Amino acid sequence: MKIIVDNIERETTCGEELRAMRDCLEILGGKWKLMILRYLNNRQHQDIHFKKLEREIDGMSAKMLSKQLKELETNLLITRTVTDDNQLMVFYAITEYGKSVTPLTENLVEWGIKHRKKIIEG
Amino acid sequence: MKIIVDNIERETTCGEELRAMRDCLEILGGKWKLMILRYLNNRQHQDIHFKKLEREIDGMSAKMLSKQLKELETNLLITRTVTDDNQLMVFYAITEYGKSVTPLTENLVEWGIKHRKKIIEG
DNA sequence: CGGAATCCGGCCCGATACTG
DNA sequence: CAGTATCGGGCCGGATTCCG
Repeated sequence: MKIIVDNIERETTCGEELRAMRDCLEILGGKWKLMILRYLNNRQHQDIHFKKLEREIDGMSAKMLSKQLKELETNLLITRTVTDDNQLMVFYAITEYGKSVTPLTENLVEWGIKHRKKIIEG
Repeated sequence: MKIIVDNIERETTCGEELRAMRDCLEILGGKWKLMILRYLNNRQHQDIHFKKLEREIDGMSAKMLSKQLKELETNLLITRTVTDDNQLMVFYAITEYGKSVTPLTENLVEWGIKHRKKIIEG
């Protein structure tokens, strides 16, 4: 929700294309979103709950995890499912729409790898 | 330079693909880089100096402009040319390599536009 | 003109403690 | 277990000032 508001405020100062790019960068950017998305994408058949994510994604605090998950859910990239038989559990999973983001990043990955070589080798 | 060091430090915690994506996000991300790149890309035949950029890109301070330009130059996306006949002037221009970034972003623009519609319309 | 230096508010984000 | 509340350090980034 916040993301959308932020970007609508920007509409006066930049064109549609630039705004769209910034939407993408906000959704993919940040410290953890890509890592979470990759983690969930590689474990579609497993039940992943909050604590499991917190434990297995190196160095991320519960606070940040919660925040990132909320933003990913707002953008329809993951689902949040609460169960409470005996013990409260909340499961997260990547959506079909979320999976559609992955191929989008392949060009970027390719460019990023070449770029690193270019910069390092001069 | 800073960017490269930052990313090399990350190598232990993430794979090559994730690192490449983060390289991209750092290079394209931030508040102003895309706008500067677009501005220079659309004015390849003109002489663009520092003050002109500061004046014409809405709301950006000299400090940020300087910082962004330095990072773009480090990444070989723009050139910096100093002249001093009578009055000091520094001209900036997009490189061929810099131009190669533009098509890279087209998928993102397309996705960003569709995504905005999807989120707003539900 | 093209910056660098300084000051400073704000938010990002980690650590810790607490709630349901 | 799944978060939220609070505190606090650090860095991002704006405003202003100064220098060559």
